[in-house]
Amino acid sequence: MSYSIGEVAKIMGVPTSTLRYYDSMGLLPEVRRENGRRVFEDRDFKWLRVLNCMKKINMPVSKIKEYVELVQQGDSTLEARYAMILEQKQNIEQEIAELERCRKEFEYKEWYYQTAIKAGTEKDLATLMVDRPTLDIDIIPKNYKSKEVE
Amino acid sequence: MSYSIGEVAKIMGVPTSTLRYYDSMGLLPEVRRENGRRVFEDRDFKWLRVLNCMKKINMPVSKIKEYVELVQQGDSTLEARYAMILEQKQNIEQEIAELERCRKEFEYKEWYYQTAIKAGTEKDLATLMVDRPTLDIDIIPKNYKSKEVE
DNA sequence: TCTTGACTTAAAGTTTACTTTAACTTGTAT
DNA sequence: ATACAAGTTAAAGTAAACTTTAAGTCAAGA
Repeated sequence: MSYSIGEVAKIMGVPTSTLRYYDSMGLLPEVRRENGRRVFEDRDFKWLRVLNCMKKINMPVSKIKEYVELVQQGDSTLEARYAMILEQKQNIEQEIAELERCRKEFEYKEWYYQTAIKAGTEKDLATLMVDRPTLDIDIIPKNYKSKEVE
Repeated sequence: MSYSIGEVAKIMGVPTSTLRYYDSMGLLPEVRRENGRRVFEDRDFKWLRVLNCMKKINMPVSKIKEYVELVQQGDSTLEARYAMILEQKQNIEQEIAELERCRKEFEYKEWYYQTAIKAGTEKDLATLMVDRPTLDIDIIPKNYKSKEVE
């Protein structure tokens, strides 16, 4: 099965201009041409899905391109690619951990506003420090080094 | 305890210019001045932590400013603020779910390269479709509507 | 007193990732 | 045949979030 750029754009939920941009940046080297038109295959969706993941963790286009170039060079770059993937996996896990902390923060806020709305005001809440979900994040990060230490 | 902009920058791990930028965008309305210098208090760290969370989910500065303005208006905006927090909480949960899917993708890639490196080549792997961790993501998203459907 | 470091501002510059435009080609339907 | 929809390119434009620059203020230490 093959697809035009417009079909791929619709399937992936992105404008065609984005796909052309990726292509122009060397991110879609496998896409062949027919009468000048780009022709996408099923396997290209696999790569687009990986590409999406790389974008999700804010991997810059330039770095994704590096990966693509390694792929192009074949088996001799397997280790280098493996290293990149491991690094990105770490990044994604760290990102998930940070987002989990943020989720806690918003859960606290949710409780805060529910309580404030019930009371009709947040005045009392500001000083009230009991009966609330635990917020196990320090106000000042633990890794902070004060001036006299350095 | 009060802090200069430089101290806050060091604690939060951002350049002072970023904090000045946030201030210029109206994101730090509580920070008072002494001889023209910004003076941060402990409570400002609480807000900076929330601000970080909002940034983490790519909430635009303009929308964070909206939230700040609601806070400034007091109790009459409690419901509106609660709604914003709920929306952001949803966003963050969706984002975590997407990142989990990406983590799976990278876990598959990890297995892929481990296997390829052992074999010395990825040639065979391309067609080999047994003995591999399940990748439960479709190549073409299920929600895709083909042309004749619309 | 003078220098130094940390602060201040407004304004211009930078980066990244697209998006838009303009001019053109091609395949399909009437 | 002709029009239309969808594709093509190179180049210019955009948006957001900072970052840098330039010119100045201020307090503290030598």
